[in-house]
Amino acid sequence: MISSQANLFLASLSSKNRDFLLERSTPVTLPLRTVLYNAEEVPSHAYFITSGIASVVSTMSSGATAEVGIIGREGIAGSLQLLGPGLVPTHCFMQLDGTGLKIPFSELKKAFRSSEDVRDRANEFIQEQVLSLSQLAGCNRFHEAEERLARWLLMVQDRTQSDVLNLTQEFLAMMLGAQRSTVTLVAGSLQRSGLIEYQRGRVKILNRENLEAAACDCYQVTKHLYANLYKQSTPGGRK
Amino acid sequence: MISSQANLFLASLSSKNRDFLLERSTPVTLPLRTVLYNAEEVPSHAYFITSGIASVVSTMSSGATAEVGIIGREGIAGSLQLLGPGLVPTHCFMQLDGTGLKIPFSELKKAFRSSEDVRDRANEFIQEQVLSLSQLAGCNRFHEAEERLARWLLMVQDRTQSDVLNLTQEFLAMMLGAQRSTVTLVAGSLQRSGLIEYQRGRVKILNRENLEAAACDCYQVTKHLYANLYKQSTPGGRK
DNA sequence: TGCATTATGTTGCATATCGAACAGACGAAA
DNA sequence: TTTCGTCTGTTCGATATGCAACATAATGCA
Repeated sequence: MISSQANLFLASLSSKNRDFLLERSTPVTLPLRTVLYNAEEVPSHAYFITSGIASVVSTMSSGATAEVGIIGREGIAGSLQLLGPGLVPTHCFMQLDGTGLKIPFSELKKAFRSSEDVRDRANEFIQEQVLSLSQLAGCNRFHEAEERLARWLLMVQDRTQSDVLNLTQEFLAMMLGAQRSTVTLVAGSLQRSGLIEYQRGRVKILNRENLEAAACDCYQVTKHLYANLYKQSTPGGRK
Repeated sequence: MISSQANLFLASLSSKNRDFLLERSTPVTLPLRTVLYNAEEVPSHAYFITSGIASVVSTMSSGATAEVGIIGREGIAGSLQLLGPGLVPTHCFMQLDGTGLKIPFSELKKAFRSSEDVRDRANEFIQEQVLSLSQLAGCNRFHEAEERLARWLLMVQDRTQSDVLNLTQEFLAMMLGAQRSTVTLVAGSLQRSGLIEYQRGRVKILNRENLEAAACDCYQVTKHLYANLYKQSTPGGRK
């Protein structure tokens, strides 16, 4: 049984609205690589993530990929589609396995349209995604692989609270939009500096403080956006 | 006098809602470099662009800049701030001078909150911005300066209908997130191929078709997003 | 235990772009 | 016309990363 507080978006709603959505949702496990939506498709379901992490990924025609969004238990996979009929050019899948609540997209959309509370909170989440993306778009352009890797690990850790992450270098390369050999290089550098430790698909963060110093400023920017999410709402749904 | 149809967002609204917003708006000229909003500030006004182009720009702590959004007469500068209390990390200014309608941000927000029509259309515009950004974030990472320059010129031309653009290489460098000398290189290449022609702050597009071929696929993706904007609404405000 | 699979290490060359500097060219203002 | 500021051309070394190939090491399955 998943707590109704496990997803921060749901937790930020009034109990009435939360119950409305919960009644229409089904708890699901979300194993690694589960696809939450595909590019250019109207999703059948949206997902309230309750554990694990989903990645929103942009794929170029060359096949190169880069992460452009990250969703943990604070959010909803499939929220961008609420805004309009535009076809989303990204896809979204589980990057670290976890759990969630699955709701028919049409039901979520109905709530989004009819409830101001649902809409306000969903818009807040969408805004956080968009503003982070604005920052990360620049980050992808200017910052070096090592800084980006550090930033990325920190962002993931913030959303899992775990200091051990199951991630291969191959996978990290896809997230960072880099070659796998580049990841080997920069991850090796971080390891030699004692900031992380890794082995075959397992990364452990050893020194968070120094890792933050090794990351680009984009980490701080997105961290604040993340930290302030739902802050104005009434936690626990007291409203 | 600016036609009420000059801004496509306003044109997509019902006449009642359009009038509501027009009554609260002031026509303004928007000279080159006019700042429409700053980073981390709640804007005092939003702007419905009626001519010219605004750029949404991300600035890194190093001072490096890259464009992460572009707004022509289809849109609203200051729409992201409607979604929530998050502090927008980008700033926005006129990249080609033009005109617009200036409205107190609080008035626009009021309409956004109270009118479903306003909200739906604004959300559509926001979605177009976000989905384009998702694509361009990857573009910034993977595509070379020449492709990006071609894409960028095309995107600007789509929003101005003019084949002569007043832009210096220095400025293009800021938009593309590149060195000015790199822009000289790739612009020279495009000129030698007969796709563009330029001289001291003036770029002329000579061969649109071949320029599209020189641009990365991101152009097509964002073009479709742009072309389909407000398509489902009732143009002219018949609704 | 052995074997296949997968993850990581490493190397080497190619290259786009950076970063900085300087020179020339154009145009507006005096 | 002269001057000055701005825009553009060009060079050149430095470098992060791409791209490809192969070697090694760890894991899990048969």
